[in-house]
Formats: sequence, C-alpha cells, structure tokens
Amino acid sequence: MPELPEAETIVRGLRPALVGRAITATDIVHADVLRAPAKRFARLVADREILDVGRRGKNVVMRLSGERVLAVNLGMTGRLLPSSGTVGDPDASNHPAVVFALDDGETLVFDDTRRFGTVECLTGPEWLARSERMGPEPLAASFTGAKLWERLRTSRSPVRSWLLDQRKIAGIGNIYANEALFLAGVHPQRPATSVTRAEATALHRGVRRVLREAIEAGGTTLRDYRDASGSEGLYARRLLVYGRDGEACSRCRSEIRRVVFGGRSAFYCPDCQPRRRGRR
DNA sequence: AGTGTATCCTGCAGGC
DNA sequence: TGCCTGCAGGATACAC
Repeated sequence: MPELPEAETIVRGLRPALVGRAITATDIVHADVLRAPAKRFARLVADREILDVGRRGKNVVMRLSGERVLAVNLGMTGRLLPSSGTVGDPDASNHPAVVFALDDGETLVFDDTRRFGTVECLTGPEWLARSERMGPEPLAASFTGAKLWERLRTSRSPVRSWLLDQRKIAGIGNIYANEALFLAGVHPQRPATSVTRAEATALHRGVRRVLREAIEAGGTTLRDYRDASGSEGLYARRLLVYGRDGEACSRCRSEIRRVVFGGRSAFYCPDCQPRRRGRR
C-alpha cells in the first residue's frame, strides 16, 4: 500500500478539510471494499460528524460522533481525495469506490483501482479490539531498540517477513522494510531470532529514519499513490535498494539483488547485508 | 510455527 | 497493433 508514511501524509492533508464536517450522504460505487452490507454501512455513517482524522499503522482512522470509527485500509492503490476532481486528470479520482457527501457541499472520495482496500464503520470497542491486535507504532517514543530486539528473538521467520506482519509492528510495508534492512546491514532472509542486539538497535534506527524521511518527502509514489491533494510523494528517487536490482549499491557499488520469498520481492546488497553474520 | 500458494482486482511494461 | 506473461505500496485463507 500506501504504507505508514503515505497514510500519515494523507491524514495530515485531510484533517483540516474534514474535522468538523458531517457526512450527509454516501454513494457506494463498489460494495466490495466494504465488509458490511452497503445499506447497513450507509446507515451507520449517515449524519455523523467527523471529530478527528488520525492514523494507526497503515490505516486512516476517522473518529465519528456517536462513538463510531471510520477505518480505511488503502490496500495497494487506495486514495482518499477531498473531491472527485476533474474528469480526465490522471491525478484525480478515476476509480471511485465510495463517495461521501459532506455538509459543506464538498465530497470525500475513496478511490481504489484494484479494490484491495477496505472501508469499515466500527464501534469504539470494535476498533479498540482491532487496534490491540496490531503491533506497536514504530515512531512512538515507547518503541525502543531493546523492545524490538526482545520481540525479534521470539520468531524464527525471516526478518523481512517479520517486519511486514502488522501484528508484530504496525505500518511497515515492503518498500520501507527493505530500505530499513539495508540501512541496518541486515539480510532480509535472516531469521528474526538471529538478529543481534546491536543489529536490532541499528534496525530500530533504520526503521525510524526511513519512515521519518519518507513522511518529510510526502511518501513514495511508484505509480498510484497520491496525497490528499492529488500530489505525488517524492521519496521514490531516494530509495536505496527497493526496485533497484541490477544497479550499484550506493554504499559499496556491489550489484543489488532481488530475491522472492514469502510471495514478495526483497532487495538487498549482498556485501552490505551478508546472509550470515560476520564481516561488514 | 513457518512457508508456499492462491485469492481478491486492475493496469502497465516488456517480449514476440 | 495485439496477445501473452509477469509484476505491483496489501491482507487473508488454506494445505502441508
């Protein structure tokens, strides 16, 4: 998806336009992004005020009046745009799935080409339970290198797979997992349990650095991602390994490699990220 | 517990 | 131009 930095960028863009607005009508173009029957969903959000726009992991989370929560998972190609935009504009909404009419005459569009995203209206307790099943926020002050190391130690799965598991840590997707592992000098297929304390510290730093810098750049646009104003994120050109197989490593000039496991491509430098612990 | 595979869906790039 | 294959920021269910 859109990973944590993209969701955060969208939230920051949407908040001023949405807080204090009420949802007056809902047009469900593609019910398959909902997890409830369309009529029920529309009834649940009708006439509710948007009290706040926030983020949990990769999810955009809108707190609504009446103790409801509108939770949006952007999937691979989801966008949240304050209006449907101009027809023909490639950055406007081309695949609207759900359109919310607001009390100021504007609209909020959930646009999703592939429709892997989801839009749900939950009760407060339902959302709380959902959130509690997710891992810690990597940018929270309480998330430390020591805690990362403690959690990694309990899993034998490859560390890249571990980073992608939202129950272990929230908000990291394939781009930033690969970038953080490169910054830390850890091979993506290393068992999580083999990561040393020092490496966990480096990985903690790498994760936070890449997420913070990507937020500053407005996220990564490979193809579909746009922020709330329809603009691209600028972090793509700063990626060091993701999508760069065959190119020279920025640090040592070795050729960056791609390997597929867990059904996803991983990118790494064979010299900066040795498969076995040892030199570097 | 972990891994590979398939599924949801559309679009684009590259090979022929 | 067309047709085919493979690939894509995600998440889940399944069999082994």
